[in-house]
Amino acid sequence: MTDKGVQTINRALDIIEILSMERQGLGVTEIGNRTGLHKSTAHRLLNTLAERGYIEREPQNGSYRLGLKFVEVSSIYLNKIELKTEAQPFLRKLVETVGQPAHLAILNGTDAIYIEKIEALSSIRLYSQIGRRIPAYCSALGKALMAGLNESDLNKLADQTDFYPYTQNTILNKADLLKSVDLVRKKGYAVDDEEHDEGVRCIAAPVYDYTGRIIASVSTAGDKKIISKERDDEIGKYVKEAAEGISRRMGYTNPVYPAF
Amino acid sequence: MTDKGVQTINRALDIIEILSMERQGLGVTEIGNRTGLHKSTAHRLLNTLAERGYIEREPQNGSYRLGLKFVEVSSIYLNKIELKTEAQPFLRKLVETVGQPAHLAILNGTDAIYIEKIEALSSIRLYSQIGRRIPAYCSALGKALMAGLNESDLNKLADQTDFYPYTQNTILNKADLLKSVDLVRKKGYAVDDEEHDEGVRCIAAPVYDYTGRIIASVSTAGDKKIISKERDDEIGKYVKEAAEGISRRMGYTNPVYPAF
DNA sequence: AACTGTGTTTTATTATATGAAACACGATGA
DNA sequence: TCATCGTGTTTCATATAATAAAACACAGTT
Repeated sequence: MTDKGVQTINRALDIIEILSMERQGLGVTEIGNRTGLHKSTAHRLLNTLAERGYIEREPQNGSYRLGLKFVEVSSIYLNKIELKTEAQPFLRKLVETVGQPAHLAILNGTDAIYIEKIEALSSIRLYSQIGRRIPAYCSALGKALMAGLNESDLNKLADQTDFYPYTQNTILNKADLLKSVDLVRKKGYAVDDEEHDEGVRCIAAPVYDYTGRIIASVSTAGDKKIISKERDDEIGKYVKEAAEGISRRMGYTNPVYPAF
Repeated sequence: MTDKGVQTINRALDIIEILSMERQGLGVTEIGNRTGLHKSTAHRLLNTLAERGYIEREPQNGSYRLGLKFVEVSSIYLNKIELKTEAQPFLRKLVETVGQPAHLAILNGTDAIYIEKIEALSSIRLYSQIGRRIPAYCSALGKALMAGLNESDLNKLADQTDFYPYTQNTILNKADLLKSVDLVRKKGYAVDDEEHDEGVRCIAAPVYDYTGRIIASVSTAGDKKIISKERDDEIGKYVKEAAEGISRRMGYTNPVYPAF
């Protein structure tokens, strides 16, 4: 066996990830075909995962789909994150103040991953969902996170970034991205100026922990008529207040916020 | 090997579930001790799970914790459920109408599991969280789900139920539970009259699919001063409207709702 | 009635996972 | 400063668990 980890676990995770991409369940033979496994092998792996609730078998047609155990484990995990717990009241206040949904995200590779979202009423449908990823280069949350990286890590991340023009405003090269990150450091907040979704603008600020490192970012997001250019500084102030409040709860002691 | 499924998968899931219960990470040796595995075995399983993002290693102290991949898989899964997608606008409307959080849940064993929660502003902190389970016998969501079971399944579920007195109002025996389910069938909606949390009342109604079976339930929940006894019929009407709307979206064709 | 494809079970085989041993390293105490 | 201890990591001989080929059961189709 080569040094590629435990084969059986990788096979099981292959099955899980294939099923996670399907709206309908898949049968044993189909799962076997897609994973390159013999159907009897797939069958035994499926049954073990089903026994534990990570996969469910539909009695009607015998197909397999993901089980609720993932939702449970995810929920348990998310609700044990101190950051998320401490952030709740500040995010709620931000929603009340700006009237738009608020988010909390952390950096993962070249993406930001939403770990909390507080909805607002009567707001437009947004891309954000807990658990979802958004590329760092074209999101306010991501750029706020990038602003906290040292130059070496920042350059490395920019080099790994695949630029894709989601809109006419999307940043498409490293130089522009670094300029944008520099602007975040100057203003203390990041802006997504319809860079990911037409008509949607976002404003984000970084969250620090007790070591002074940026561990997350907070944002408000909504229709460009509400999160308008003219209100950037005003809304930026609210977002920074929320982010600073969370930072202090996470042990941030530097009297200066943000620490750019 | 006995017929207990694939040992390696069970071992990996044991590790995952142990880590999901910890706020802090755990070290290799500690994980080995708690799972009965040799530390070198635990090490290899951990590394494979880490390689795939289901577990993360904290560089500072080398301990392991759950990774974001669970949140991602869970999110992908939840957002592929047609039921949840179709329910969104009805739940939002329910929140606007009643002013309290709205929930969607499905039955799993003797519990109801929340698969969607739409928050309201300025509402009290509730027990409900996406992914969390609540015993069916002492929740409106659960009783609405139970009301859709045939007598055989209903009796079986009641027999399997461990009754625990969460509050002075909690149902504590099978006879009272069956009476309560009967009342749900009469009124068309279920009530949690502070049966799980002091001061919190909930009202729920069943969601049917195209086969006419109950597949989920919808509820509103909040402070007993707002979800007061006097408003049961009024709020019950709103909840039934939301649940019926979702049912229709799921292909429910029976002109009579609910179909008790 | 025959055929086809899927799901399930059995079991001989062997490839993989295991764990014992050894090593590296950091923390601790004498 | 050095010895000890406990943890994390790696190696590798081997036991055993996982595999997949074969066979069977079953439902749907022609």
